[in-house]
Amino acid sequence: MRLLIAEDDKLHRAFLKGVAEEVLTDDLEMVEAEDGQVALDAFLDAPFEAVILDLQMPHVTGVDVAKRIWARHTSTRILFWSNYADEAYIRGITRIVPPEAVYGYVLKTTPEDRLKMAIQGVFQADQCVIDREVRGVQQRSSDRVSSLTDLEYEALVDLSLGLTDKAMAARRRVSLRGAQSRLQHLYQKLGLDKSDIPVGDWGPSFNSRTRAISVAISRGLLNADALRQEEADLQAWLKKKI
Amino acid sequence: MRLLIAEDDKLHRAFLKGVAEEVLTDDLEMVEAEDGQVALDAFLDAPFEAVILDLQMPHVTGVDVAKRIWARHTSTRILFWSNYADEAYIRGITRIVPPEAVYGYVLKTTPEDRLKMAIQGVFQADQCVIDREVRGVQQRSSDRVSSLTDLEYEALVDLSLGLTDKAMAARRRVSLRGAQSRLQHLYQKLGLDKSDIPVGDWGPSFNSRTRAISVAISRGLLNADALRQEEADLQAWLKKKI
DNA sequence: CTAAGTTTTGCGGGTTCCCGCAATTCGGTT
DNA sequence: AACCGAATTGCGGGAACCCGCAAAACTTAG
Repeated sequence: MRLLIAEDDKLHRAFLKGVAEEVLTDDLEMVEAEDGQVALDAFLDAPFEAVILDLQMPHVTGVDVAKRIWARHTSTRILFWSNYADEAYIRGITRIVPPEAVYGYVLKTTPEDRLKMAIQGVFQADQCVIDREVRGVQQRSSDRVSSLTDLEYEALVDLSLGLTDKAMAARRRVSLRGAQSRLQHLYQKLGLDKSDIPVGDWGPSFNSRTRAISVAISRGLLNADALRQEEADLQAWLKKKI
Repeated sequence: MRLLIAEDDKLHRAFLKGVAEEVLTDDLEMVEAEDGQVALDAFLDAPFEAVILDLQMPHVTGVDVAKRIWARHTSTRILFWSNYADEAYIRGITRIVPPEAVYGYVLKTTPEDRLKMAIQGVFQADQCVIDREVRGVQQRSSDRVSSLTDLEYEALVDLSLGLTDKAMAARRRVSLRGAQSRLQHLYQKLGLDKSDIPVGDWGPSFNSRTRAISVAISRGLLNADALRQEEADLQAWLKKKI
């Protein structure tokens, strides 16, 4: 079996290598990459059947890598291995996983034996193995009432990038009122109306626009990685627009 | 020598322990903590002369721990050990380090030999050892023109928490116009005026208020940890205010 | 085809925000 | 004492934002 390990932290990479060697006894060809780009290069050079991906890597994130890999071979089994169970990541992944693909999601904090079981499950038994903590977030993020729709998420992104209503309207090709309407739905979904406790005499405490970003970030709906990614997309769009 | 290691990641903790044992040959008493709170408890139980602190830990961050430690013993030498060189961390640390204290700041990505040198430098030679990458950020964050003053930083925090101008004014005990004025300075410092390229006919692209948060986050001036911390402070203030 | 649900749009007005101008205060300096 | 830079405050106007109401457009089943 050919296994690709993409992880920027030296220690974790070595650890993964050790565990994989221990669990996957049959003849194993392993390649390590300390960056998303070199992982992709290695894969395009000669495909792998199994991949372990860290999600947070500089430049090219794990989600990007997975997307490109699955675009070519949906049969490749991928085990995601991440620090956090941020909704930003979960959303990114569930958007790109092909219906028939096999994958796993394990947090770095889980004990070693569960990691071993995940490796076996995904790479040998063709099962999807997802940590309980992650599963909880995933559940919530596919729930009709508490989760954001794609449109609302788009609005959140534009908002967090600092765009004006007008700019959002232009970017998403809707009217000004349309953009504002999406924002309104977003505010509602994030529960901004309830949390606003007007204390004393100085009226409403929170500005919906900025408060939305605040709760989105502390909920892990958005993180610095995702923001940088979206910023790049925005710049690309701006350039094309000129 | 008594050494306390606070780090939530198992692998990194074990690694640190190994390196420390190797470098500090004289008789060594080591205690490990996987959380800021237990680290603090251990320290209050019996002080340490040397501490290695991860900055990002759940609940009680490394900066918090350092603050409490130095409040009791300024002679304790602390080595910070972190994933990122975010200005949010740097600022947090430089605010609390006593003038005579000895400390170090090493990134997790630096090679092992440099970590060893840092451990020796800080714990045995009483030198301050700071990684080059970190030093760069530190420089910038104490520069008069590009860095934020404390007032501007306060404004950034309030802004990112989602407060209105009025609420900021109440919290910081200034007039409404005063709060707005601080915001204005903040916007200027973040360079929001220059980056606003009005493209085509749909006018200004960016909303200063939200754009400020965006650039602050992507610059690492603010991160999710710091935000959660400040959110707690805000809630405490709100409670007291009622 | 119809019905229910979601999304978009226009209108309107009340609020908040952004910021230039000018006056004032408050350390710290020469 | 005179001065300077930084911070604060009031005023005022133009722009942006928030949102309720109601009508259209579009989607998705039954």
